[in-house]
Amino acid sequence: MGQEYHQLTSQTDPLPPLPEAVSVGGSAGIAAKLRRAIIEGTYGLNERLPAERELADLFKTSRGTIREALRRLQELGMVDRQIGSGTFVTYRQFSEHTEIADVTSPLELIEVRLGIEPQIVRLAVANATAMDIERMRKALLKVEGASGDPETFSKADAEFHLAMAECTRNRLMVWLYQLVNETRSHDQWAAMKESILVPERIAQYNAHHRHLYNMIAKRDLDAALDTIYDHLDKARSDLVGAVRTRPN
Amino acid sequence: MGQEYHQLTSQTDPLPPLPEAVSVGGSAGIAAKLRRAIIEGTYGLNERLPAERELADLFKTSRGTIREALRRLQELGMVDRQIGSGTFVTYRQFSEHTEIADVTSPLELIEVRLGIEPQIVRLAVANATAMDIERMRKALLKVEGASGDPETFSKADAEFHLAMAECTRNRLMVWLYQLVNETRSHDQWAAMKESILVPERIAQYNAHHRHLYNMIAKRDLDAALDTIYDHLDKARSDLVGAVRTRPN
DNA sequence: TTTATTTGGTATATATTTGGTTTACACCAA
DNA sequence: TTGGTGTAAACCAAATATATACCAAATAAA
Repeated sequence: MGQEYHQLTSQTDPLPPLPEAVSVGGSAGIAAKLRRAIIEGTYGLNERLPAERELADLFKTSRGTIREALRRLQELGMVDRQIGSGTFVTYRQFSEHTEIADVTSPLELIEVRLGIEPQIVRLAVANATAMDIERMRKALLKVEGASGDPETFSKADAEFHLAMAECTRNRLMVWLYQLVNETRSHDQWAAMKESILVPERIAQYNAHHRHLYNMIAKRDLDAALDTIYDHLDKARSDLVGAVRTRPN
Repeated sequence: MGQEYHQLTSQTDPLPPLPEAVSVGGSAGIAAKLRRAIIEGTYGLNERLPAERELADLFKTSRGTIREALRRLQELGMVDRQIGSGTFVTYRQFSEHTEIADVTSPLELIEVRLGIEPQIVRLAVANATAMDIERMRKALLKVEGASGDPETFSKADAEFHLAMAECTRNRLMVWLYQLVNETRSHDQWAAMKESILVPERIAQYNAHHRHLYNMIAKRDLDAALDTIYDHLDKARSDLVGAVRTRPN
């Protein structure tokens, strides 16, 4: 902000008052350097910056100046600050999978899962080993034990379905399903989790999970397929219901 | 005039004191180090990390700090902890796509396509726009014109199926199918192409393609589904036949 | 089997760190 | 003058770190 004044005034003045001093030495210059360090990856996402008092020593300046610089970074949305904890980077550098995950809607995700998961069930019934079944059982117990919190349930749910994918003994299928699972953890879906994953629905999902496990262990293909279709149809209808309540 | 100041002030400060304090202490820093060790493979999947009390000694810190760091890793889904047993890595490292493609057998590929493509057909019949149909028609003509050489036919065939995927209007589906398609261009499949893609089979595949296009354009879901299943079943049986000629 | 050891889980009290705030002072340019 | 900026010091409240002790589950040894 102060820089603009200098530039304007310097046009009327033949002898420039050397605005560098403001830029390189002041809080604006320090903010620029920190911003650059963040963009270049010196401080990655969710990493903590040195404490204000440390930065003051490093930059050979006062704590007030550092605070002014950090205030600008905060206004830019690049850092988040917490009392007693520190200053953390919120600036996100693009990675490969985040792009597609960010533009994928929960409904698109369900549509894809409706294609993949029934096939996973078919292959799982055909190919699952005793060890695969055991892994699936452990994942089942875990997801049933995580019924309280939507966040932990969502993660345990993803693990259960991944354990099912591993029953296919098809590495490409497992790899693909991992990619599908990754999109679950992103913003659009995360924002809806709280409203969708009420205890009643979690209980219903878990009933599906248990039945799915039993039918795969019993190699009952038809029953397992019915269950996975019920599971995903219910997830989709729950999603559509949630969307309808909040039309954009 | 003023531009010179602009360049000087805003660009000639690539000399930051570089706050070398990247290695921030505290549970956040320890969590970052452990996370890196897991990603780099120091602790592989299902391996056990040192006990909390050992880690406390290693990092010259208290057990509470170690527990806080492990709690973060657990929230990230990278480790699982069991009382009396230890802390185990659950993080599965993503193999590069090329690696997956190299270990994926053509049969595994067909199995995956048998899950995805029928769903693509369903969504395509429901969502394809006139422009999508037109793109599909062009891809159809192209693949029909490339019936001579197995190599060019294989590429045009992939393009046709991708055009069909784009009819779904589901970006995640298109993205996934692109990944699936890329595995087709790798060694195991490439070696078999010559023996499988004889003119007779190419003609049969193209008959499927044309019928598939017509049924999607007519929005005849059942007929389109029958065709895609015929298509993939035939591809699988052709593949199994080829495999049987070279049993190892 | 029984017993002992190891391991993660929990609780508590205290000390340290960290961002937030206030105050006072000095400098500089409009 | 007036307003903006930097320096310095002190203090507050929240979060974290430290240090202990004990519990419960899993495992290993007897």
